[in-house]
Amino acid sequence: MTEELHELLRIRRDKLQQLRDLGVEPYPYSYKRTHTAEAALTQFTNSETTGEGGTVSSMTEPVSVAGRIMALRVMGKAAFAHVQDSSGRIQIYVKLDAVGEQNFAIFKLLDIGDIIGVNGPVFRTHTGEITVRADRFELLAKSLHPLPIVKEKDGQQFDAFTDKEARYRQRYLDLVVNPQVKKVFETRAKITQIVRTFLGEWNFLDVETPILQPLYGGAAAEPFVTHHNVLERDLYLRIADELYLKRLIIGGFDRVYEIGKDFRNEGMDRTHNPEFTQLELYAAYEDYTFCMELVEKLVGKIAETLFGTTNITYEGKEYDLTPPWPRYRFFDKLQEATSKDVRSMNDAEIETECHKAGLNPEAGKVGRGKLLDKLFGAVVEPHLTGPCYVMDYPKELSPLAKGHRSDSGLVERFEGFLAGREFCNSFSELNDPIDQRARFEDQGKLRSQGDLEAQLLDEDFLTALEIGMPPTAGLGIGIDRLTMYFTDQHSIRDVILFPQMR
RNA sequence: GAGAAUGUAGCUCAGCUGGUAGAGCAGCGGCCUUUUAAGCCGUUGGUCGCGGGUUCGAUUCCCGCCAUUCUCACCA
Repeated sequence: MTEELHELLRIRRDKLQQLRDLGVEPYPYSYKRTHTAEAALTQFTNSETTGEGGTVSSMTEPVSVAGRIMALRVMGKAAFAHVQDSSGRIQIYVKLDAVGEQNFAIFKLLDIGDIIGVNGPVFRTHTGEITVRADRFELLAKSLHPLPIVKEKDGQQFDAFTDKEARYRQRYLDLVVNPQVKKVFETRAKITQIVRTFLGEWNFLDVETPILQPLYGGAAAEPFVTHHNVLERDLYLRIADELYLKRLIIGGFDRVYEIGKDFRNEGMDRTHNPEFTQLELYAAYEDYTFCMELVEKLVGKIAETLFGTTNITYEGKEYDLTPPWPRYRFFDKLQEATSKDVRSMNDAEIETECHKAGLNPEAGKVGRGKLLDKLFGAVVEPHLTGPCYVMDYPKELSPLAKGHRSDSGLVERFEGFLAGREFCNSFSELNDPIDQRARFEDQGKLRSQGDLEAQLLDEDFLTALEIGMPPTAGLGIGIDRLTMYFTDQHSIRDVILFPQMR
């Protein structure tokens, strides 16, 4: 410590020393808890009986609770505090004649933010709050930083910790101080749990594929590049799992899924973080209609498990997730929105439509597929509010999707939309190796025209396809976006514990 | 990438038309053995994002930079 410490920090370090001088070890090894805050509260409530002489508790056994001091009210010879653990908060009451003079002096050296264990019987105070009366308490970790204090009365918050930058950068403080934030991440964990259970029941195998890849593929995006020193070559952080999961289908696993991070070297905004979590799954002997059924059932299941209903509220609007969801065709929707037969237009005409929609696609730089996609994004997507599917996309957009069985210009692909935003993507997977090679070659042409997101030719993947892949349905779901819906969060940063910051 | 807004104490914020800063909470000291936004009395704490400029004098006006937030664009 060469620098002078800030006053508030200095005071805490002084207290730390004083505690040590009093023989208190501020960082002991463990603490035996008997109850969480929540368990102590409910057990006490359940033990209360109303009889002669008013309400009586039959809970006489002392409890041990532990957590962080979040509020502290010290009086001359007694003190109240609120202790917070992962289940919630419980009040504790420390009084001089119960703990003794020495211990009370020690208690006075404690601060908001310190972690303590408290042992004693539970009772109700005059004001009615269920409280642990401390026979003993133990410092479990001294906190050396002041905590942003959030006080609350009648649901109104005071001195909230609201600075978004500070909350994201110091998520640990955010979590300590803002209980709603913790809830979001608990819900997120429940969602992935439900997904795994659901997919397990559907006989999907949970697998892991490489994040460090010698060649990236499976999506249209720019990658992050890194370098392996010993191999002396560049590696890429995956932008998708697709090509590896398909190799597993070829290998003979009939149904596989992976929930993992993808990385895309692109812009960030409220729906994009450079690293994000995707669920990808592949099912042999199925086509994209299988995935449509799967998605609506899975999403409905999540809603039911979380809320007991398939109606959810997102950003003030209600959505009914009950399956089945309406299915719209890509070009039907475009025609509806523009009142024109977009499909029979040439590239220049589509570009004109884009300009009308306020878009400026770079002429010649992007192919027909991208033009259509941009136009769709501008004129159709915002209106796709309720849960629905858009299906049968133009071939140019989807180099890994199988051609449509009854319309050669299209592929069997769908995207799922909710609240005007895409959250999943699926197709009947292309398993004709010769067609796949041709598609990669088309991508190569786009790439040489300057489309950095066009996909690379993966020779080994083509070899795998040549070995033979059964007809297969594939699906990707953005777990972050899904979580946004179910936690009613407006920004992806609010569903990622440590979002990317500049 | 563009636009708008913001950056003052640990947290949340005031600071009008320029005179080197305030509040509440937290902290510190005192009183207080059922408080709960505890209370009462006292009190500490700030290179006012950074760098220039104008001015006798800048937190305040001007320019630049940095960062953040929001919106738009980009992004399957």
